[in-house]
Amino acid sequence: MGEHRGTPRLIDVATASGVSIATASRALTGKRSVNATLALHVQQVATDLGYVPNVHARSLAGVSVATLGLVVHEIHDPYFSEIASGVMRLAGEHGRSVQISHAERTPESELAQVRLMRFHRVEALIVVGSGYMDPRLERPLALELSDYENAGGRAAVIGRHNLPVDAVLPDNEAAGHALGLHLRQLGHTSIGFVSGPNMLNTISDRTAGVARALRETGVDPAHLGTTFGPFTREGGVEGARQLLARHPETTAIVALNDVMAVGVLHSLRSLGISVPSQISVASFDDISMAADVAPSLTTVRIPMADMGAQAVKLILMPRASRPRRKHTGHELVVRDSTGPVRVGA
Amino acid sequence: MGEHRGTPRLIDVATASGVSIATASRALTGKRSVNATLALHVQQVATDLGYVPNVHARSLAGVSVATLGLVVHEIHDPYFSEIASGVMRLAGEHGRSVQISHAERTPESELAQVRLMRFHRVEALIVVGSGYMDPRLERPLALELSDYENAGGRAAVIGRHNLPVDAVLPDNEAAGHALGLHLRQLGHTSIGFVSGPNMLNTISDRTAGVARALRETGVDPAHLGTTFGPFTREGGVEGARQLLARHPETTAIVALNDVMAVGVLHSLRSLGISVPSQISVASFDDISMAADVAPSLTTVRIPMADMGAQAVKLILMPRASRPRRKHTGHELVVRDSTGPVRVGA
DNA sequence: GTCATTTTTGTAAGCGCTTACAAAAACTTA
DNA sequence: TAAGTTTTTGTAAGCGCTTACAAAAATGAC
Repeated sequence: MGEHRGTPRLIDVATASGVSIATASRALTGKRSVNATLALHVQQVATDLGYVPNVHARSLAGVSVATLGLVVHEIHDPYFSEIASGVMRLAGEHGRSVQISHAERTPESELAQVRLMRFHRVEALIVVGSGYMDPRLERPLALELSDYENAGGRAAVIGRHNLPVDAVLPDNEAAGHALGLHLRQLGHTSIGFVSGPNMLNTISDRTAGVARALRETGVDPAHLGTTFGPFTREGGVEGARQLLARHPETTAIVALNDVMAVGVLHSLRSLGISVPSQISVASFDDISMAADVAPSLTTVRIPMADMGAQAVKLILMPRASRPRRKHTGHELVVRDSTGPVRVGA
Repeated sequence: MGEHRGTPRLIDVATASGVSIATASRALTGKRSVNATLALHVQQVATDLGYVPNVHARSLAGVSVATLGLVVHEIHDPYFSEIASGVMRLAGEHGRSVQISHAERTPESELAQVRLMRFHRVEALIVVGSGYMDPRLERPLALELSDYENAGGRAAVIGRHNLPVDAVLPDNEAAGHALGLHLRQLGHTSIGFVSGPNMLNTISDRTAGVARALRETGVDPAHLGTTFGPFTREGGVEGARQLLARHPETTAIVALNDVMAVGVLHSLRSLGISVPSQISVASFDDISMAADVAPSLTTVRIPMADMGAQAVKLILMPRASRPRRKHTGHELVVRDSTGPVRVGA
């Protein structure tokens, strides 16, 4: 009959219920101006027909679609999936759906994903992941995000400063400081770093915090060992191996995030080194498995899910005259992977 | 000048480059029928103007938007995030973006999410997560998915049978069987289950597999202890506690997934019970942290990322005359959490 | 019962884009 | 050079929906 091509359209609902398309539209979008019983009837017909409104048509016609874009580096990484979880929870509470995309940890792909989100006309956009030390790498994204906001979008970033939009910032430097002090209190002086990609802000901030703590407690951080690798478990495995090869005197290892620390623990185990009696290991994030690895990880908790939720709050507010910065707290969580420096070391 | 409201439209690009809107459209979508230099010029102008095509308009005009919908129960759960990771990888390779949504582990919310995806006119849809034992709970989703496919969409499910669409099915029964045999080979007879929600197919399949192995090896699974709780770490913690209170003779615990097993390990540790010398623990999935908890988990590997990729392959193919079923393999991974039954037990 | 108000409904104009079809321009060929 | 081809460009008709505006119906006041 009024069929067209599978999916029924609004006009089909209208015809079937004997009203005009305008009335049908109003009945289905809950406009009060429609006679109550008629509205009910139309809704019934729509259900019977299996009518599903077309968002694209709606959005074209001027109704903003409630979709948030979320660009993460790797959804499988607990850091990102915990943030994503927080984003989705709050987005859901506000009736928004979330479109997620992978950025594969490269500035180019990150930019491409943001473009894609703009292309999809998402209502607002959250970009998660460390910024880059080199301003040249930040430039294109900064431009893209400004463009986006100038065109009426809302954007926020999580975990990166220097971008001209609202930001939720983990307290990386302070977290590093807390971790550094903890290790110093345990008497460590030969501290090595198993670090992620050199050019990331997250890395430099966390490292700077630890270094400050060391300097404050009389240790010169200048010639401590550091290895750089990918921000993954394997990066941690390899990093620990290299670090110990070059600095066998190490009594404590700071991994730049928990995922790497898990790799470090694995490496030490396979080298027959016991933690923490021979070497202490500490890291950042407090991902949910941090308490369950062996030994359980001493780490600085960064409230990931919260950060996601905060970011959603920010983008749901109108743009401020200047970018907002929300700093999150941090909390040193001491578990079993750190202990006093071994006697005689 | 030709400005309208922030975002430049195609017509603005056309005007600015002195061509008709049709030519501009063709130039930007790479239609060969446009003079090469002209096309370049238009593209240049588009870039200068910061033109971003509007997907909604495009899609309305008949170009299908390359978006896949993915409905998972909880993105933060490694089982789902590994699947999601596989989906996104393959989707990316095929130029698709992925829209993910949470379903909070209830049939109602699952249905609502699928509706939302239809509403968004996603090109294809993947629903992940165990089905329900009670057919009445499956009914609405089955209808919704059929409707969707009849309306021209493509749908697939991961990890649930009985739905009238393509499916990627982990070998849950066989996996359970392998695990059961393993425990029997180690001599266990007092085996307890720390199980997830009772009404899930995943649960019953896995349990059935274990039970079959026990029967085959002369153990009657009828009066073994079982506790039911949520599919989370906390569910595992609580489950182990209850199980041991009721069945102190237990020498091996089968957790219905790794996440719960992690909770079980935690419980045992806090009860001062050593694994595996006093009690063995085994589970399913082989999430990436399974190797890193203490002790490392004996588990049956289900290739999650692969399953995600498989599902994408399926929905990118045209619908078959009857729903396809892809069975994935499984692999028993023996690690440190299982050992021979203790002497004298 | 009449006229002014208010409520309900319908008509039609877009939203920004693609594309069928027609027209124009650029080549070929004889 | 004219006629026939081929390539390039433009015009205009939707895609499915919302909503301003106008018309019609219902209500109320007198």
